[in-house]
Amino acid sequence: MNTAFNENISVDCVIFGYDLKSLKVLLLERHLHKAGGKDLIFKDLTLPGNHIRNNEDLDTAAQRILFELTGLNDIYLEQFAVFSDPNRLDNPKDQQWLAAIGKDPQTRVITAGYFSLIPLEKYYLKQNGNDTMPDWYGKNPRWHQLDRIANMAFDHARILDSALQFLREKIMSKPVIFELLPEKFTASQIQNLYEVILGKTLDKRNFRKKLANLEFVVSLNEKQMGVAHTPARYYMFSRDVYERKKKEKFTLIT
Amino acid sequence: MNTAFNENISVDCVIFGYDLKSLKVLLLERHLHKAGGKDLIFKDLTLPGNHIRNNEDLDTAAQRILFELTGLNDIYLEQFAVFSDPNRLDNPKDQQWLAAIGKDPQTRVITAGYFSLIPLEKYYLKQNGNDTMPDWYGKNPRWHQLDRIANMAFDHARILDSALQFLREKIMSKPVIFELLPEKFTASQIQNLYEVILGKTLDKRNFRKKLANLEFVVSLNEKQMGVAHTPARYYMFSRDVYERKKKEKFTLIT
DNA sequence: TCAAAAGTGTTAACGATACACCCATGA
DNA sequence: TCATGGGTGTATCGTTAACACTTTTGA
Repeated sequence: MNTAFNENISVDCVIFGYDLKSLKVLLLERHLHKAGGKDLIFKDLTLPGNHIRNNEDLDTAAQRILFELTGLNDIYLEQFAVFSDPNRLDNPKDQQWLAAIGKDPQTRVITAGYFSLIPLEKYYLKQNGNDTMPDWYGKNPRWHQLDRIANMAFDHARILDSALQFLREKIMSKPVIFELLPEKFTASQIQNLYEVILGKTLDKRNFRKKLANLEFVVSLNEKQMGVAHTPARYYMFSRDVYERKKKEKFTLIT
Repeated sequence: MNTAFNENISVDCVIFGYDLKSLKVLLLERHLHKAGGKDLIFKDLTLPGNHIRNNEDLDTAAQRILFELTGLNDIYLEQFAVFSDPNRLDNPKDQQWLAAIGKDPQTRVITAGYFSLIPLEKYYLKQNGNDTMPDWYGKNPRWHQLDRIANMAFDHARILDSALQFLREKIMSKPVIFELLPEKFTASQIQNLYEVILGKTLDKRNFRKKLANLEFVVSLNEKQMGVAHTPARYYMFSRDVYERKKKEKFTLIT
């Protein structure tokens, strides 16, 4: 056992972010140039991913990749599926690309899909702080709005799809929604987040009634400032209270 | 790409069965004998599993293994987790065994856990029919009652545990419970099945009220015969009706 | 003074829970 | 006639769903 990359196994990360308006996903660019020259043959988008090392488990590999990409390491991260179609890399574009970067296009690769939730504010902070973001080796990582993504590499469109499905189910039973929100958030912000994830609107009064009934969402004595309307009250998620109550039935909507 | 086994990737199947009394799991025996001789060094239990072939995806591999073991191929089967601890095969016993069967004990292997539900009656039928069961290469496949299993190989105890957890969650939201039952079953049989899976008792009247409210559990005009008490009515699951209603909230208990 | 979003309560229907006795059958 | 398990109803309570207007603020 050693630290070499395992050629048969990779992880790909679907990193969701929320900017208090819409749901985003972090993608890299893949460029294929003519050999030796700078002429672009094609350009498309990929999920951040890489092969695992022989001495790390899948979770560790996903954490490493996330850290290398964002500099963050205390982030919600979970495996949601494995993609093992023997033909998943067989597109001509992908075969061409694998050959160009010096891999054997015939090698069988299965990949574990990881999904990760990060509050955008935290990521921006990091990015503008002293330790600047690595550019992921020139691949131009950028947030993309979910409904405006075209042209993805490999089977990454499918992986992204599957992650979104997983997210939709997950928020119905576990309090992961808070991983996408800043520490302090308003009732409208969390409602909007549900709405953009699920693609449907919710009743404001009923939503707030349920919110008020969750002991682990604590309302702060603090309000918005400088907004051109009634300032909204802030709430925060208390993991302590949540763990204490071991609330199995968690749901803000039905 | 070819049909060779991939040395880095395996699947292990947790096959649950229900005999109308208790929950069982199908396990194989692993025997390690002294080289050349017949002296037994140790004997323990494993999940049925094997390496995948380079030209099959994980689902196909799991299906193949299930078929080889039981002769059944229209059975509920689903991946529930991946086990990727780099040290998962590092137990001295397991290392010894790997060496004895001619594998490199250092090779990194991750395994996908599959869980499968089969009604025991179907399996018995098959077993007693004309085409008898393969003995899975002399490994003596047998049903083991869940609370009486000791001494499992590799990390298989953990995999089994994880499968049971998955089953418990799954039956709360998807109609997989019926995969464990014969086509016709009584209200008590399905209630007992819930009880043995969840390890708690349920209220008979409330349970039957909910059962009666599920349109996709249809009551038949047929009753038990030859039992020493009021004969019970039979029910069956209608997948057609279920699909039509796309019942998202499926739960017989809360 | 206007635009924008915050905040708030009631009713009706449904689902969940708790709980105990009589009935039909074969042995 | 007995042992076994089948079958049934009601009352209480909490949850869900539908629905519209007033308030606060900055521009």
